[in-house]
Amino acid sequence: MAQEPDPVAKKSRAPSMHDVARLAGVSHQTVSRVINDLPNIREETKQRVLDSMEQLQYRPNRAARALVTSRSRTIGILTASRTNYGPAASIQAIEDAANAASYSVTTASISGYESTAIVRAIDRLLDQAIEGLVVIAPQRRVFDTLAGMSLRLPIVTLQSTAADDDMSLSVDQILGARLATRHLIELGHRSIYHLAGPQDWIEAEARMTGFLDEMSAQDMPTTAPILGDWTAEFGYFAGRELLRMRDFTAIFAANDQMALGLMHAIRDGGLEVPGDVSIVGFDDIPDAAHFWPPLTTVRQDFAELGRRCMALLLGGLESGEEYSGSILPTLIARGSSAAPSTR
Amino acid sequence: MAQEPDPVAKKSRAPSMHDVARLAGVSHQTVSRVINDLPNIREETKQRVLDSMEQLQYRPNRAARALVTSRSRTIGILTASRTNYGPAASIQAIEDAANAASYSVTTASISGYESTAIVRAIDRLLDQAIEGLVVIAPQRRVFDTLAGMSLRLPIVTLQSTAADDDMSLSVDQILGARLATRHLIELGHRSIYHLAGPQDWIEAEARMTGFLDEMSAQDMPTTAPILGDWTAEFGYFAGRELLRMRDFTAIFAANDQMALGLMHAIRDGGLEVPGDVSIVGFDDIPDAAHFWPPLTTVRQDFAELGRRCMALLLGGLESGEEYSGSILPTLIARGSSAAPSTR
DNA sequence: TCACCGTTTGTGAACGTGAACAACGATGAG
DNA sequence: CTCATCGTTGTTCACGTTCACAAACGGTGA
Repeated sequence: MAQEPDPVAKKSRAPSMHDVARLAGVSHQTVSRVINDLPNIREETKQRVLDSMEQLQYRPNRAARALVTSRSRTIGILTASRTNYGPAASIQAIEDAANAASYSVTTASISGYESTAIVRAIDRLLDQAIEGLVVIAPQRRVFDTLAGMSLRLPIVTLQSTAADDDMSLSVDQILGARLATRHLIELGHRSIYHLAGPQDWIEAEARMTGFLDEMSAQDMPTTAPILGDWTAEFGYFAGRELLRMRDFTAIFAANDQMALGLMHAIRDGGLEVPGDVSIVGFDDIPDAAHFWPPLTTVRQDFAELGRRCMALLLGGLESGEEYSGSILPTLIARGSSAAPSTR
Repeated sequence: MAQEPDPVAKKSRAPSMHDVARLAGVSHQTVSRVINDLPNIREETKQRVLDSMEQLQYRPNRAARALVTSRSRTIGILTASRTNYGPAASIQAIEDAANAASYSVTTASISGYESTAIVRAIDRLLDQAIEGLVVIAPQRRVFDTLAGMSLRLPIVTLQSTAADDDMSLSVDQILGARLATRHLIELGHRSIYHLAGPQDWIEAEARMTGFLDEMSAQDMPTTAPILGDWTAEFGYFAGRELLRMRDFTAIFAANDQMALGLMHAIRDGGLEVPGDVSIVGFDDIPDAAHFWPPLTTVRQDFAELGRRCMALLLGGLESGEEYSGSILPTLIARGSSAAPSTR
C-alpha cells in the first residue's frame, strides 16, 4: 500500500561494503576482513564495523563475491519426480546438510521423457555454476548423458549401484530386495511375483536383481518381473491383470505406491491380503503403516542418505576417504504379509 | 602483453566473453549483444560469434551478470514440510514455470518449530538476493514474521486466504471444505466431526472455517474440531480416541493422510468404512484413489496453482491486474463415504 | 564534395567483493 | 638512535558482464 519507506533514501540500491566502511570510518577491506572473520583486527574496530553493518542492514552481495572468488557455493540436485516421498525426503536432507555448510541448493527436475529434457535440466544447473552435483533416483539414460558430458565437477549419485567411476552412495537396494524376498520365502511362499519399477531406473534394476538373486539362492522358480512405473495406478492395473492367473501367493512390489495399488486390485478381485496373497513393498513411506492392511516393507533412511551425500560432496577435494558409502536398509514386517493359507 | 596463446592452456579458468570475442575477431560488447539478442548486428558477425561460443563451450557468467544488472533472476520458495505431496507438487509447478521464464528457484524449508527457524530460513533466501518470494502452506507465524520484516520484494502466498496486503493466490480452501461437508450432509449424516490441521496453519484454519460455515448454514449441530498435525499417525490416534464415544457417523479430515489414519483406526476398532463411518479427506493425493476404501476427497490442482503463482509474481511490477486469484477445488466422491446405515 | 543519417561496431566505465601488496605506528633489540 | 618486526589498516587491481556513449562505415540528398 503506502510505498514510502523513508522520505530521504531515494537510493534504492542496497548498501554495499563501501557504505558500511564509510559509516564505520574504515576502508572496505577492513569490512571484508570482519565479514570473513580474518585475524588481526582490533576488537574495537571490529565492533564498530559490526555496528555499522547492523545499522545499515547490510547483506554481502553474493554475486560480487562469486565473481571474484569464482566459487558459487551452490550445489545442484538433478532429480526426476520430486513429488514422490523418497526423492523429496532426500532433497530435504541434502538441503539441510548443505545449509549447515553454508552452501545453497538448486534443483532441476527432468520434465518429460525425451532425452533432450535431461540435457536441458543439466544445462540449467550448469548455468548456475554449481560446484557439485547430486543425482537422485537416476535413470540409466541420465547416467549415460552425464557420463557423455564429462563434467569437471564432483558428482554424487544417490540410490544407484552402478558406481563406475563417479562417487556413489546408496542404500543397498539389492540387499533390501533380498530381505523382502527372503521374508516371503521364510513365511513359506513358493510362488512369488515381482512388480518392478521402470526398466530404465537403476534403482528398479537393483531391486529386481536383489529379488532374482535371492530367489535363485534359495532354489526357487522365478517368473519374469513385471515392469511398472512406480504409481499406485499401475499397481492396480497390474494386480487386476495378475489375478487372471492365480498362480502366486505373494508379490514383492518395488515401491510402496505400487504395493498399495496391488492390494486395492486384490481386494477388488475378491481376495484378501494377506490371507490369499501376501504383499511386500519398498521405501516405508510414512503412510505405509496405515495402509490396509499395514504394509510390510523395506525402510530406507533418506535423511541419513542426504547427510552422507553432502559429506561426500564436501569432502570431494580431499578424495579417497570413505569413498564407498552404503546404508543398510531394514525390513519392517507389518500386516500385509503372512504365511500362505493354501498350503 | 606477452601473452602467448599457448597451446597447452593450463588456465583452468572458464572461457569468458573476451575469449569468445578474441576468437571471433570482435569486441566483447558485440558478443554481449549476440547473447542478449539485441538488434543491429550483421547476420554474418552474429554467426561468427555463435560459432566461437560453441567452439569454446562458452557459458555466460551468471555472477558477473547479476552484479552489473543487480538482478539475480532467482525466486525463493519458503516452505514447511516439503515431503508432503501438496507442497512438493506446488514447488514442482513453480519451478517449471520459473524455468520457462528463465528464472531459477531456491527453496528454504523451515526446520524445527522455534520462530528463529523461520527467520533463518528467510535470511537464507535473502542472502541469495531473490527477486520474489513464494510462501507455500504458510503458518500464521511465518506470515507474521514476514510482515514484520517489511521486505521490499513481491511476495505471493499460496494456499492462504488471509490476503491482507500481499499478493495471494489460493485454491479456495473454504469452498473445498464446504463441498466436503455438504457432501456428507447430503448423504444424510447429522453428526459430523472435523479432524483439522494444526492450529497455526492458515490453510487448516480455512478448512475449519469452511466446515463450520457449512454446518451452521444447514442448521447442523457442530462439535469442536480436533486439531491434528497432518500425519496419518495422528489420524490413527485421533480415530482411536474418537471411537470411545461413538456419537458420529462421519468425519471430515483436513487432509488425506489423516483420513488414512482415521480409516485405519476405525477398522482396528471393528467398524467399517463407509458402513459405520463415512470419511472424507482433502487434497486428492495420487494414492487416495487406492486407499481402502478409495477415499472421497477434495481435489486441488497444484500444478495450476504453481503456474498462476509465477504469472502473478512475474507480473508483479505491472501490478493491479488479475490480482485476486482463486482456483476452484472439486469434490471427488469415492468409496469412503456413503449414507449412514444407522438411521 | 559535404553534411547528414542509420546501422554496425568498439571503448571505457561501472557493479561489489577478495587478494596481493604497501603503509603505518608501536615495540623491542642492538 | 636506528633498524627490523609485528599487528593493524589502507590502496589498488581483477573478476566478467552490461550500459552509455563514441566511432567507423556506407548511403543519400543538396
